[in-house]
Amino acid sequence: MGIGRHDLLTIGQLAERSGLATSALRYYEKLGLIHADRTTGNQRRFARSTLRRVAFVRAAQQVGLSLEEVRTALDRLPHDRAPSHQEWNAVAIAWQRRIDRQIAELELMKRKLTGCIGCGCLSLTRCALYNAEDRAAQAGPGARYLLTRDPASGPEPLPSAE
Amino acid sequence: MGIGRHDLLTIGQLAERSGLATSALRYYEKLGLIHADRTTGNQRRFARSTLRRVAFVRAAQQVGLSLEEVRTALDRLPHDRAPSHQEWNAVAIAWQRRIDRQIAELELMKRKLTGCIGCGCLSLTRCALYNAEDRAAQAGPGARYLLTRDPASGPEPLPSAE
DNA sequence: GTGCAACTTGAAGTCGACTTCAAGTCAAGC
DNA sequence: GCTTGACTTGAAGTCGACTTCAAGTTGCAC
Repeated sequence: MGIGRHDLLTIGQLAERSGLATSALRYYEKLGLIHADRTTGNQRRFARSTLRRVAFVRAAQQVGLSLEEVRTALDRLPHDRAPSHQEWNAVAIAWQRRIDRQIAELELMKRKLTGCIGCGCLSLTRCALYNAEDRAAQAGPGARYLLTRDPASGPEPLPSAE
Repeated sequence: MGIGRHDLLTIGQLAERSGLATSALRYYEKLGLIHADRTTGNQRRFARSTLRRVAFVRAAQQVGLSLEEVRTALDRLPHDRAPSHQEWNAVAIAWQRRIDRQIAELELMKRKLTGCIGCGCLSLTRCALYNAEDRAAQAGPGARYLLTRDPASGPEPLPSAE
């Protein structure tokens, strides 16, 4: 089980195995999300571990991160070899926290909607969904935290029949 | 409590109360997401119920819908008056299902990651995160369902120590 | 050693979701 | 009735995340 040339992937192979276009991979490389060594003829050769990084990038985008944010997150991992168990765990755990936050946000949104369904949502003065936005405006121009918890006030009371 | 001119909002008022820029609201109107009547002098006047629609649009974007998708969803609501309880409920419930799907997807992603942390994730042949992507590639070029359940196979087994 | 698919680069194009600009019109308080 | 801030339009600009293009180079199977 020596280290043969199968340990390095051409950009075409990486594209095929990751499901991404080669143009996207070149773009990711330019952004510093992935790294490639070069052959003497200047062609890219990717380490196999790049597949994991790419999977990570796609997953992160799914959760709503920009590529810039992903880059920051991935900076904790070595760019040219497989990460150690420890390195990977650190990133994975941070990552789980991010997912948890996202889930919490969605659940908050859902709860608000549940309140709207059950209660007099049609009354504009009581609809939590509506009010969430309306209060956002009070916070000043450009306030755009949407249905997120209002940073300026404690946890929101659930909307209820009254 | 008669119907006075306070029942209509100028674009500036709508912007202030929704937290969006007037340019965004004009853009939404162009896309058919919201509707405005016009004064004799051609200025927009929005019904108060537009605030709810706008809140909805922002919430939908948060969950990852494009404005085009939002438009389709909102087409079930009347554009120029407050929706009836029934109309609103129908949309809200469909909406909750969408949120549930999104949450389920995130939880799947998290479970995969949990497996990665506990197990030999560094083995490329066993990492669920990695394999999810890799299998996507097998499905043909352009397959991009990311960490979603593979449509071609049943529910995925959880990654485990073995 | 040659042929051809796969690679290289930089520049330009695209798409969604807006924002900014310019030049002009409206509404309402004094 | 005038002033001034809020409004109107269409066109162009921006940003992130890519894709497409053109023109040239490399790697490898035969």
